[in-house]
Amino acid sequence: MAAVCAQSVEELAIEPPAAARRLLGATLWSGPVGVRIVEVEAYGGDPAGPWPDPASHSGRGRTKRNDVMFGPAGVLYVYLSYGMHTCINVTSGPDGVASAALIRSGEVVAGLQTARERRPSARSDLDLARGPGNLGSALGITLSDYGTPLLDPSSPIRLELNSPVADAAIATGPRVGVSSAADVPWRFWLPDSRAVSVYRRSPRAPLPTTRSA
DNA sequence: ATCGGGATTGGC
DNA sequence: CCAATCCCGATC
Repeated sequence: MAAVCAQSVEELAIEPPAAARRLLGATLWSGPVGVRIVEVEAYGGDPAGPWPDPASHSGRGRTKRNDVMFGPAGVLYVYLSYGMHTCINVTSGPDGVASAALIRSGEVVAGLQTARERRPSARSDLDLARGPGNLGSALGITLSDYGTPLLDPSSPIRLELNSPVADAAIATGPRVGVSSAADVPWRFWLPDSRAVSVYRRSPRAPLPTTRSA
């Protein structure tokens, strides 16, 4: 049993973009609701670490909020966005190094009825877990779920890794809404899914870099 | 103790 | 385009 968990942790104890890609196609479970992950973003850590990332919540060092990002991989990092939305991350990288993947969008593959009850304003089933705030709602996640081990079979919130998706089947682009490092292409999604959210650049971000010589 | 900014969303 | 809403990090 412990060997199975350890093996899964190993799969996510890697650099942020690789870990984020690995999460595509995985299923996130919360009670009866299962969501197939179709859109993710990679986030690194502080300047002293191997993956400095000013856009990351851990980009300026360890705090109470980002503490779990510095721990082992496969743990739930939840934060409150704009005072009302709970957004979900899966921690990545080796223990002691900060990084995580924001789960941006997914398709509800189980527990449709419960998901609909949790997201009464959703106009279609495709919108149930589209966008990080909506995905958090569909799964019924709250701040009290912070630090939940996702690879523990007895956990109320579980991550079920499936076969890795080939890189050729993954689309890449800048992360949504970040005001710094706005051109770093650390957003990954499955282009065949209609549940992927729309890209929006932060109004506070500097103008996009062009590749003109 | 207080101040201000968001890894967003949905409605106008 | 813009308000809603509140936790948390930074600063005094």
